[in-house]
Amino acid sequence: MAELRLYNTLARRKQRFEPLEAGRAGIYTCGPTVYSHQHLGNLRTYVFADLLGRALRWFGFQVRHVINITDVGHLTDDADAGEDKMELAARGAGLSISEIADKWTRIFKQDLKKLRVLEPAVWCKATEHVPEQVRMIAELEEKGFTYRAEDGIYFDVSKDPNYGELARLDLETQRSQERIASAGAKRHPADFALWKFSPGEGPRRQMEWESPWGRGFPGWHIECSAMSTRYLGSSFDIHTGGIDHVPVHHTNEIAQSENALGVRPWVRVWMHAGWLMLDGGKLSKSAGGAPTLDDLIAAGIEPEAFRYFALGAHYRQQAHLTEDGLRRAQRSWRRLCRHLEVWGGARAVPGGAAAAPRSAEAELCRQRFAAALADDLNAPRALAAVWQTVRSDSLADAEKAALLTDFDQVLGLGLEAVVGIEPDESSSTGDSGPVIVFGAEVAPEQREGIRELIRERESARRGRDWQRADAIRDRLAEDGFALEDRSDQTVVRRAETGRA
RNA sequence: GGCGCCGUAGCCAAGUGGUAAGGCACGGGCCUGCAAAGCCCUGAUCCCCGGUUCGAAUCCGGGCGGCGCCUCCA
Repeated sequence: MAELRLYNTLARRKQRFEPLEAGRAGIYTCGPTVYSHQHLGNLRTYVFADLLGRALRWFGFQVRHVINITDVGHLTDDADAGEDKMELAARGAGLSISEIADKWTRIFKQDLKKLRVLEPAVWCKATEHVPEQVRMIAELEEKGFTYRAEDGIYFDVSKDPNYGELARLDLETQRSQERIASAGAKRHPADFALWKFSPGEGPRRQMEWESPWGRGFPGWHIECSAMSTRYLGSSFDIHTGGIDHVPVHHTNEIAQSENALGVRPWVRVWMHAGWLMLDGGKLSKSAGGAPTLDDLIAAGIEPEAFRYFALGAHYRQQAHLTEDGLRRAQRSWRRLCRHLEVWGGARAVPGGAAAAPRSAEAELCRQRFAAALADDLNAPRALAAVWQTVRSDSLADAEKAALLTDFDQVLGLGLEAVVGIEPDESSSTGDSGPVIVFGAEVAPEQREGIRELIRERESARRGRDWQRADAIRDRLAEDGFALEDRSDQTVVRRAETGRA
């Protein structure tokens, strides 16, 4: 098996993955702030994290994946000023903060499910871990890394000689620029809030807690430090997130954690997904128009097709979301499904694919796939290996089916799950053969009607009444179903939508 | 202003020193009653210029072009 190498942002190069504990991998993924919909750019990042988890499992690691939900407190401005996004969203919708959080958390999880992102071992919410956060802040205070300002408790970056290592920050430059920017309560522009005091005046916050420093709420970064520690220990293997988190969020997480916990490195491997661009511009919530998964579904693009699209570019690359690109991904993905559908029968062959000895060619295919994955999760290359498997001359169909099913453990494209094969049990003679419906479900009564039409057409074809046969085919096409006459049966599937 | 990324066939996209993976589209063919699906065949010397090297898409320098970060963001 190939040696797994991962690109570590900390080292700025690929490194062999060596877990703290042999055979096990702990992953922490920065989750969303649940004040609105997650757009496709956000989702790409979770597809990446899922690819990582699946790949590690495929390589034999026992994976413990933790994803957090930020349901409180961070501000619209990283100068630790501005408004709280959750409070803002709640007020705008006329709901309580927990209602807002619940709503968007639910939708987020549904999206992940549609994208076949595996359920993590732990989902953790910031609001349910305030004591842990307070404890960590107290630890930092005790060790002298904090100071009290007018509006909160801050982390003093000057106390940490390693501050900014992840992002290669130059604190001097930041300070010099500070003269231009607004000063604020912080001693250094990179200092960040650990605990913010509730404002003495104005509307009272919905979410606030008592603490040794008075009533208030935790800073944004501390939650990830506190929760990852609770669920993965004081040091763990891999931390993932979007590329944007490098200079601020992750940099601050490291500063807090390493100094509070006294470990270094706190996290061994930092992995970051690149941006997904739209029309040459970044997808951004504030700008609006950032498409969601439901937008795609409404446009006839399956979530799995988006997943295929996401896997089509390396996770660290900036990718561009276009209608054409999505349609192309959709076609490719559907073809893979179709291949497996056709080969599916081969697995029923006596002995089965699992029992069959693996040919040298099959072994080569698997090695190509493994090598691609092992090289920093090179999914585009892995997909190339998939297609080389599909087009192979020497592999038996059963072998291909077995290989693709295996590969799909990592790709998560649901290659076989989307296919439903229904024998036409109502036909006593079995003349019309099985009816296969591709993709979305079809109402039972409609299903029977389709079977009836196919039987009718079959007898027309036997009588060489092509006109009638074609008329039936046209009629089904109008209803959105496409026919395929195979040698032994007629297959019906939902016609592909859009241009595909 | 500072930092960084990218520029590979019509499109998307791997490859980062040894003579260019893969997908989609196009064209041709096979199969089919006709279709559909499937199968086969077909295409690039890697933005430009210079350098290093036996050898570069891959390293270095200089251009041109596109984009991102430096404020919240996945």
